[in-house]
Amino acid sequence: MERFSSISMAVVRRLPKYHRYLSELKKNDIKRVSSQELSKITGFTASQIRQDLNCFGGFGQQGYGYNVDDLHQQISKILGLDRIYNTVIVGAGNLGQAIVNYTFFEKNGFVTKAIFDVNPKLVGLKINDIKVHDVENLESFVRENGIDIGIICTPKNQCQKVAEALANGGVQAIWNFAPSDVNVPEEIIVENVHLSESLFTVSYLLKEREELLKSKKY
Amino acid sequence: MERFSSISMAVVRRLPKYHRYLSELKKNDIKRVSSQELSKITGFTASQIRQDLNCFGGFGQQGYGYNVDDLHQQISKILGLDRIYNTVIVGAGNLGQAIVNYTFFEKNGFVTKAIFDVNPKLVGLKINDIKVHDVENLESFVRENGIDIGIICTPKNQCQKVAEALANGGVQAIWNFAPSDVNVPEEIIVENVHLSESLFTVSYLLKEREELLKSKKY
DNA sequence: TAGATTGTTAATCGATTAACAATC
DNA sequence: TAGATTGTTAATCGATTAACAATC
Repeated sequence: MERFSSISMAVVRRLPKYHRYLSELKKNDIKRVSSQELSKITGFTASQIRQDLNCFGGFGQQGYGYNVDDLHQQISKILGLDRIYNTVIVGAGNLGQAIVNYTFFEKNGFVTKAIFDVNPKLVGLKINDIKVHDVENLESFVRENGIDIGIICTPKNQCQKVAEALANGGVQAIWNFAPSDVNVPEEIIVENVHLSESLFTVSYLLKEREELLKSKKY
Repeated sequence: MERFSSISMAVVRRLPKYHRYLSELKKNDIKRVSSQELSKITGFTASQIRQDLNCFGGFGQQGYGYNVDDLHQQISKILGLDRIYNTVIVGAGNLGQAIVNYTFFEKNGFVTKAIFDVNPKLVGLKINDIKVHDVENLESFVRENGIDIGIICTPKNQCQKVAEALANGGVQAIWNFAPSDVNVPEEIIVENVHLSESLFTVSYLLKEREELLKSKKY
């Protein structure tokens, strides 16, 4: 997807981290925080934190720092967590179920409206009180229920077909866990979670580390 | 974790993608590929691809391009996929089960040696032929079985304790799915998969897109 | 007020892209 | 050989860090 905003993805991907750490601070009843303190917690530099936040406005106060509650709320709003998103999960396997059962998403406004699967044995069942539908009806369901986000938890060989159904039904975004890229119109946001890429990175770092240790021996 | 290698993480994180696309090409019986063709497939620039590959050696041939089989094997080796890693999964919930059942990892050398859980009802069961142990025994199991990678699929409130047991047992890397950071000695590789950060990024982009469309109306 | 800390500009650093000579 | 495409250097671009005036 093409983006028109001036905010770089590097900044955008740090926002959820700020949000998470501010939630922690809130939970611990901490009322104010400086960029320096945030730096210690997050591992980002204080300078970067101030730069990032200033992309969206001057949330701080000279000599004081940031009000935790206020900043948390501002970032929630920036992230679009102040509204409801309708989602469907496609693929009722372990991964799909893991997401259905993860209440944190629902608490933050992501409502699962239905689950879809090809397996006729699963169709009609309920998982965490959400009905499993036949994937045949995916496109029409998406269209008729104003689904915003389609979550793909199918095997690789199904994901393109599913993505097309989601796109035709009118989703605005696809969250894809299948280990493959999906091809959809440019205006649809696609976020891939490629677990194997993450694991292979671990593998690379392990090997690198081992070679380093080996070379140190001599 | 601190790194000593000169290869930047930006490059490292592209390697699994190259690996995946080359697997596809191999599967389609394609024997040679140029950086330009790879560019079309991957979306990276041809220049970047050549730069990336040259961090590790001159795998190509002027006037010809790259031999797909050869390059695939080279990258496998660079990623450390030419050896076996012993892993344990901690947390036998849906996510843990999803990973156990995902044969792709096993095929690439990541062998699940055991699953751990706190729930006494699960202890002793087998999931995909792998025994579920009591999390009490995690540290000693890791030590006695030469576990390389610990995979954390527990809720947030358990993950630090689990990470410490893994670290004390002697794992070299932790793959963490809990929505929280873990604190372990610097020499241990930690790779986080924070799903909510990924979803919140989607949410941000949705909101951005909506605001853009709104502003275009006027 | 004095001290602290932001918001913001300028400097630096690193990553990506462009260009092209080398060479298959 | 001529054409194609790499490997590699140099140029550009973007992101991070440093510095400090503004100001609470």
